[in-house]
Amino acid sequence: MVSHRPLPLSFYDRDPVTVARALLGCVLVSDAGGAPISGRIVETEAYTAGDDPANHAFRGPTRRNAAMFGPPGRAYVYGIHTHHCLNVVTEEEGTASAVLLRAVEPLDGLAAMAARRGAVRAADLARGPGRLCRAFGVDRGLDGWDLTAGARLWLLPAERLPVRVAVTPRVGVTAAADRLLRFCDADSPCLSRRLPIAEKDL
DNA sequence: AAAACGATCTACT
DNA sequence: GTAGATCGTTTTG
Repeated sequence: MVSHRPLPLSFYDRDPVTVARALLGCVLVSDAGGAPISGRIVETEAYTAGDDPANHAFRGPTRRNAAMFGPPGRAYVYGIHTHHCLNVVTEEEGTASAVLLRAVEPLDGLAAMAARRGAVRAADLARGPGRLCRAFGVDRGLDGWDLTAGARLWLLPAERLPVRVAVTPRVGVTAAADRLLRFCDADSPCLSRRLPIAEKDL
């Protein structure tokens, strides 16, 4: 099933908006020893360094966001209540930018996902950043994990590109909501929410 | 000590 | 398809 090599360091060593766009269609893989779990990325969100108040590193380094200041190609995982969110770190070490993985379309390991998530429709298994982590068994133990090594958790190049890509305002944050930072495969049934897709098709 | 954070679920229309 | 309640951890005062 793994016929490609993991996305290399150079993929992540770019600005987060570029990476967020390029990530659409790529495949997230989790292999914790049992049957591998995978899903095609359909929704991402870019967090730029320095100018974005919603970026966890906006007010400088803390223990929680330390991974964001590290090298690209690593995971930044943070907890939100009973759930977790998975980000990939972008740009060179010292620059705290990242891309949040918001939703994937399940490919392999549907049964394992369902076991973790409970009985829900296949399209809903990893629909949303918290659900994605639940389905893939991602928690803070993977914070700082090297995603380019091809072990436990990694990413593969896109096999099937989105037919229609939409760029929409970042969700959840009121300030600077006019900036366009959220990318999605506009035709996927696995988006985290209903989208105001009108804005920009690419 | 307390606020800020935002994803999920439930209940409802 | 939407609205409101709920939740745990981190950071700040």
